[in-house]
Amino acid sequence: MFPTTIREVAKRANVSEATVSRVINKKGYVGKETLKKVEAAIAELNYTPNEVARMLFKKKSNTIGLLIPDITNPFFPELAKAVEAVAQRLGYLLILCNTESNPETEKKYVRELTHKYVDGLIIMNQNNEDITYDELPFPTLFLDRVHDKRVLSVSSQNKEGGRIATEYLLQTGSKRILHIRGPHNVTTATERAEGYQEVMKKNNLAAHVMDCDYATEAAYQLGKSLFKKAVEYDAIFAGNDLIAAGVLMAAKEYQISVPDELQIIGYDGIDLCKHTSPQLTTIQQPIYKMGEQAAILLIAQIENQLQEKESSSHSFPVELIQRGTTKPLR
Amino acid sequence: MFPTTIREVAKRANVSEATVSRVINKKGYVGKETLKKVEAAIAELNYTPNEVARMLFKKKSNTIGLLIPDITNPFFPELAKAVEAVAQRLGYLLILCNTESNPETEKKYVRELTHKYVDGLIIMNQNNEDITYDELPFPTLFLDRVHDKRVLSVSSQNKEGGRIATEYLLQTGSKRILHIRGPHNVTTATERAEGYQEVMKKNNLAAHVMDCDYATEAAYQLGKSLFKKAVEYDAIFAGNDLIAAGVLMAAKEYQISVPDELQIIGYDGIDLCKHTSPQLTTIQQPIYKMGEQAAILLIAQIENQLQEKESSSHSFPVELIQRGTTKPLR
DNA sequence: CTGAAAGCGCTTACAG
DNA sequence: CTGAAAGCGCTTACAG
Repeated sequence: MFPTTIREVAKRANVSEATVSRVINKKGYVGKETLKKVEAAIAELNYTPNEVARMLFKKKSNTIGLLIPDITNPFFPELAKAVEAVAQRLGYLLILCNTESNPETEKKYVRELTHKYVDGLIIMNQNNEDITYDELPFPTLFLDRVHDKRVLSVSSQNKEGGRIATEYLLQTGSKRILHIRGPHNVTTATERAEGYQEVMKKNNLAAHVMDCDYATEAAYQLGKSLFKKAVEYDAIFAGNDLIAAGVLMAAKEYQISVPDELQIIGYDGIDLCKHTSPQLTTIQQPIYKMGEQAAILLIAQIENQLQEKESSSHSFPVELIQRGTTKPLR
Repeated sequence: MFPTTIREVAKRANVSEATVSRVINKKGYVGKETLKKVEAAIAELNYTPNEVARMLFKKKSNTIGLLIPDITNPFFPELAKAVEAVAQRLGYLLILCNTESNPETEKKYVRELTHKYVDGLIIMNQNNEDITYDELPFPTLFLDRVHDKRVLSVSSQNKEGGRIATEYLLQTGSKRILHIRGPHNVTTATERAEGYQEVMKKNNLAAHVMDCDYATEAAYQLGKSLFKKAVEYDAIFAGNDLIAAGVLMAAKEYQISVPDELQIIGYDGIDLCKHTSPQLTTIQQPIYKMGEQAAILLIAQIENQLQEKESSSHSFPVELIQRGTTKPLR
């Protein structure tokens, strides 16, 4: 039932295990005749090498880990899909670890992965002061978050995204703009808020910021509490699409007309945006490209193919996708 | 940088490696004094055992694999989340493998996982004739799909779900009901279609079935081609929520009034249903419970705690959630 | 070009 | 109660 071992192949081919090893690794000299014998034996026995034994020796696993803060936020699976595609193409197995933003879980996963000799790790999680990622015995890369200039990271221009959204709302006539931002330990949430604040300040308008988790339900509740009284705002820039969708639900419940009385802009550009009604205007991140880039860079780093001088922070541009929750620009 | 080894601990505590091993495994006799010395050494060196070496010896990894056909279909992440929670609680690491329904990828993953000594595997994939899952050297469980009566499986009552949906549409006055079913190699899609057909037949109505992938975009295109001409149907029972959402988008584009002119019922009960407009009526599966049950059963099987007589097929009931895309029952 | 040997870090009979 | 030995399945210097 269990796979055959190198010993059986060696016996069958009448050579030493070392020779078989040379053949399967295509490494070192092997006589032409010997090669044939060994290949035949491998084929007959349908042999494939035991990865665990190889790992133990090489301290490598051909595996990369991906830490996901919340697998039910569609933004992350979309990113994971791209990472997976590249990893697979380049011969790496991807281990997805869903941490639910729980620092304990995260720590546990990192420890487990270390012991399993992952060759690299992509981290999409928010800050966790408990974990010092730079002491890990393998390369790491931060995706959708910049951790430290010296560590690899792939993200998009969040501050710029915040500016674009806010400016658009101003240009379409809104003045009382509320920003519902994501959690404070999420660096991208803070950057988006900075973009918003900068633009409001430049226009001498009062900034209004509220906090919310990246979840539709929380945003829906927040929205209801907001709309229960008179509506004080004529536009909302939401920290991500889930928040935007939740607020939109609440607005509809209170029969606030979107975008006429209230404009809404989301952030990320997940598939959900197309299914709300009206469809969500959003700041689109190049999600798939970011995931691909992350995998490519990490693997290059693992294989030491990264140029010393190659800049470590990769930041993609974002764009506003005008849909139904904002007024068209004229 | 790399973790300490058992040898260093042994040296530090002045005992043999075997003794240290006994301590960390809490197995065999260890003198009280010795125990203390060893524990102190472990603490001082911050030692944790190398999992790979253990794996090699034990041919176990404390890891279970989860094959996901499409990580961007929210149904699967919701399921995965539950599996993960239970696995973690019971001390197993979960490896998520996204196969994109590609048989080659699936095969590759299964081979890799086998070599990495996973202790068990949960399969959410559709049929793949290339892989004979019963020859694997570890327990397997099919989630959201029944493979074979003798193999563990967790699913919900799909045929019954098909019946419930169809009957509801009839009771609310529809007669020309179209069923847009999922792929033919997905057993649950076939079961749902059977439920539909059974009810239509019993009521002497003509069954109309069309095929579609489980994806909004494909359904949207299908919907458009359907609504371009006169609308022949007054209700659509969709194979899953993504199809329902896609069709709904198309219906809105053609200004077909839902549910007055056209009723729509989805299937699964993913979060998306609440965000469409009108909100989607759907057949709700107990997604989280199914995921939990799957993990519990598989791990029980791995640890040989399963009663011989315990039935291997677990099927959960489903229920119709009445929302905006169908008329209320009176 | 090929084999014998040692070792990756652990665990488990087997003695004592 | 504890240690020496062998082995999990592989790979890599080192001889020859």
